[in-house]
Amino acid sequence: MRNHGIAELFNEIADILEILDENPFKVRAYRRASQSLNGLSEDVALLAAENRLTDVPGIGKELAAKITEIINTGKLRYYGEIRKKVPSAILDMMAIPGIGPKTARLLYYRLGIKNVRQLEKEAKLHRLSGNVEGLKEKTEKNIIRGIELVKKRQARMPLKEALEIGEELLSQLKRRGPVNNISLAGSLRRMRETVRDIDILVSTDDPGEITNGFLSLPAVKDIVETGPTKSSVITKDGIQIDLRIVDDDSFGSALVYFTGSQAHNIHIRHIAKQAGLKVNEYGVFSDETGKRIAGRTEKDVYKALGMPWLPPEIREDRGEVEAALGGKVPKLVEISDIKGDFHVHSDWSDGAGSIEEMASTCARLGYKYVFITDHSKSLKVARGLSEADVDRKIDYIRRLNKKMRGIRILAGTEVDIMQDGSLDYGPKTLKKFDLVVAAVHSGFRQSKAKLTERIIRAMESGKVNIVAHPTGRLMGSRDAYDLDFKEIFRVAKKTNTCLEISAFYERLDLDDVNARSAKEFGVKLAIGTDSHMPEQLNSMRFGVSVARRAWLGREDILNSLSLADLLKFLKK
DNA sequence: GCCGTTTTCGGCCCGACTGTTTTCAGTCG
Repeated sequence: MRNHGIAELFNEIADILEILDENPFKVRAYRRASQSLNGLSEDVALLAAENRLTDVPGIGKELAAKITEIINTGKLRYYGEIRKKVPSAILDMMAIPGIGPKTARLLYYRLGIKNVRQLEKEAKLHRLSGNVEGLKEKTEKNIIRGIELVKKRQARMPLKEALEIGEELLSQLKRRGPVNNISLAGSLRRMRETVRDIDILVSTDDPGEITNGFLSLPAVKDIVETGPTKSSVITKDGIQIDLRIVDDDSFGSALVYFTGSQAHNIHIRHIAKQAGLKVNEYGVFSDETGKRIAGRTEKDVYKALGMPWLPPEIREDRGEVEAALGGKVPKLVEISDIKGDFHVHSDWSDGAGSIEEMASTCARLGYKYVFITDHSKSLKVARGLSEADVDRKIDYIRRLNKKMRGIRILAGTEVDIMQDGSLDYGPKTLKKFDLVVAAVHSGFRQSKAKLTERIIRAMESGKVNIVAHPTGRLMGSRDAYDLDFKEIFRVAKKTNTCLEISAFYERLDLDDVNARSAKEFGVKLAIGTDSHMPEQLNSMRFGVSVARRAWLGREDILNSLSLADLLKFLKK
């Protein structure tokens, strides 16, 4: 899939055009196209081959031609031309927070700064200030801080970590002042798989007290900016927290604005404009009278624009605005729809909890069933079960069920898909399980064709119910391996095999884009937590958030079936 | 560079905070 690479290139072109002081709307056109490509579930090469590139929002004739050139030749002449005009140092300096194109140019051309290291040195020696207009001591300090931030900037946080920090901050803030409404916002509220910073929105009668409370939170290390309605801090862990304060009448519109995404905001503001309305964080206003006609709740705001309320998870400008205007917003799956977990390990293999502990935790979560899917024999590092172990374990589970109340334990396996695409247990053994989850745990570096073939062979065996974490990625440590998704989805549909959405926080695999594409092929998704201890069973919500971001409803999710319907499904 | 039941040309979301300014440009989200 080249979408991501081309998206990055377009984004860099936007940076370069900014430095060249090009038309800002042209810059935005490139950024918008970049975002659009990132959210695309189809390979651009395929779209190009079918002449459908201009169907993608934000891609017109010019950009379609550029994408085609990249696909055909592997490069882009236009990029080569403009890239030559901009020294690398300027692009590097622009990556520092607080330094934009204007400042970077000033530093390079007027002050002769040739790299970031020199910039830091000169700033610390106060040799930047006083030499040109508009650059004094404060700016030097900001540059030094910006460089520090870049040096220790963490990769984007996993959603799970950000959500835990965010929810803790909310409860602390509530204790520090008179909060009327409070919510997380930004990409965290949209449940993106990783998050750069944490956004919090508050409505209050006493903004000063809330601001002071915020700035004096124990986690705060550095105040980036603070004003009557907006403050930003950096925590001791180097995470940026943004707080925005409005009054109650604006809480809904501020929440829409602050939740974004930016592309979503631009789109709905455009819709508003056509209707003679203006949308900002304070409300929806009539152009004619200047009067506020909505703002208190999100629902009011969307209603004023002729739309139903939209779940935050799909506010990415990937068709949700059009769907809303057409009255076709999908009913998304909810955590309460989930009746069980398909992917749970026990201490029979590499889990830390006993089958009883895992099952009773599932019962407490309100589940009706749980599949214990320990590893298969070849995965020695995970103490995979031999055929003899399998018999003992299944027998043990059958007996355990007589004691358990309210939940049914089923015997499954996470069987290895071997390097040649065969399965780690023979058909006779596999037949003994209530459910077979299959996964790749070795040979990640094989070619795209080979990996695709392995998974397809596993699905075509007729023994596999679910393919677990299909792309093998571990966020922050291992990239997804490339697969021919179209072929995988086609065969999954044909063989009635489900694909997993792993709720495990480092995996979230399939991701939102691929899961949405799978649905379009008619494939059912199964959400599994891949839990290795009881506490991890809680992470189902992250799998559900991926499903929601993929526009999936309960009918698309295997775990929303009742036990009886599920058993019927598995028999087929 | 994109886009169009106002338009194929002339628009393009909107506002907060900072620093260095006597009224605003730059940056960010």
